[in-house]
Amino acid sequence: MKLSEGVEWGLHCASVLAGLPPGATLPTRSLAELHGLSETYLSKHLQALTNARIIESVPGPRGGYRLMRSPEEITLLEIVEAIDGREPLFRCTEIRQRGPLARGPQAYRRPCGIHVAMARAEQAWREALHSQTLADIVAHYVQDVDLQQRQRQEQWVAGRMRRASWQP
Amino acid sequence: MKLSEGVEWGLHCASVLAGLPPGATLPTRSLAELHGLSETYLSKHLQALTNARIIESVPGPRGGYRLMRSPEEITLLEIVEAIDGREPLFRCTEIRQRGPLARGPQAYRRPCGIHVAMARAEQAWREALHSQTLADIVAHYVQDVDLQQRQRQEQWVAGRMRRASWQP
DNA sequence: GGATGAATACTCGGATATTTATTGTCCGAGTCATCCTGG
DNA sequence: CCAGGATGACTCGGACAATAAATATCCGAGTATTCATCC
Repeated sequence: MKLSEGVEWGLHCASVLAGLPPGATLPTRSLAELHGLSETYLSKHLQALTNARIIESVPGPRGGYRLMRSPEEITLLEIVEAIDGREPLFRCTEIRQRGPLARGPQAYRRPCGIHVAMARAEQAWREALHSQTLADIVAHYVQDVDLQQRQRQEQWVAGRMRRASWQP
Repeated sequence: MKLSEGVEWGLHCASVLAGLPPGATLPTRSLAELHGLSETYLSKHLQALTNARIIESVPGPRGGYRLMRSPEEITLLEIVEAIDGREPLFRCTEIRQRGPLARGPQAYRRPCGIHVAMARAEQAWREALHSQTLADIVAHYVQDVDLQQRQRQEQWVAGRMRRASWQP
């Protein structure tokens, strides 16, 4: 089992968008080029983030993507679920209800113990993701990466971003 | 993303094996029949559990599988990792090192912030799985399922299990 | 009758197909900026 | 010189292939049992 590679892409792209001035956008092309990714495939994942109301798209020339909310209000869980889906990691198929000893459905009203145990672990994972926001990622980035490299990226992005014609 | 269906199978089968008398075994055929599963495919997952030293196999007629340790010493994490693999859920492919702004490898000695955040959540998941053992599952089962159904399964299993010819 | 041997039936083990999900690509719909034309 | 409109280029959006992984299956290797035979 593994998470979709698109989760990594989405997280990095969202972090970059978090660094833009308010209202400004960055097109898929630039996001893909910055990270050395396939532009068309990244587009697919950005669509998922758009459908999840995490980023929003501005169509047409001078268009692109931007965050729909402030980085403090976007949790990592949202991004992971938007791209990788909201289905649980562990899916109980109720095999206890199969086989020669199976009873009727009314005998299985209480949840399967294995299902409960796996759901408990999954809940811990989701809570850990929910407790971290894009702002934390950005803060870590600012603290961890040297100033020169940050400025290089800032300039590179500034040269390709599109300023909002109308402020939201 | 989803966990392998075999994880569910392995957990249920391990729970059944936990209820056997010391040294007794149960063959793949019976485990598969009890849960209504494909015998041959279940065999594949039981092999994985065997390679992980969680269960052990007794070959030949009157052979089968049994736990290699007591249920208290077998964590759910072990079973999940044995069947689904030990690779991390989130694999950082270091896309920060790609693209036009990439520096040499020495500039990326500190781990990626996104990688750290995802690993933190994954660690919470693994710890939750590590803190629960097969004994907990069995205890939940005893407390949750009515006596009659438990006795039915006990009898069914007793009629197909093989007692150890030599005690370990 | 007891012991020995080969045959046998049943088990696990790994190598091999099939299906599903993920990854990757393409072309069309929509939109804003630009350019040209006319007043 | 200014306003208006058609043009055009660039963007996102969803439908369409290629690849990788999970699912499912089959046949071979090994072993304790069992039965027949011989002493």
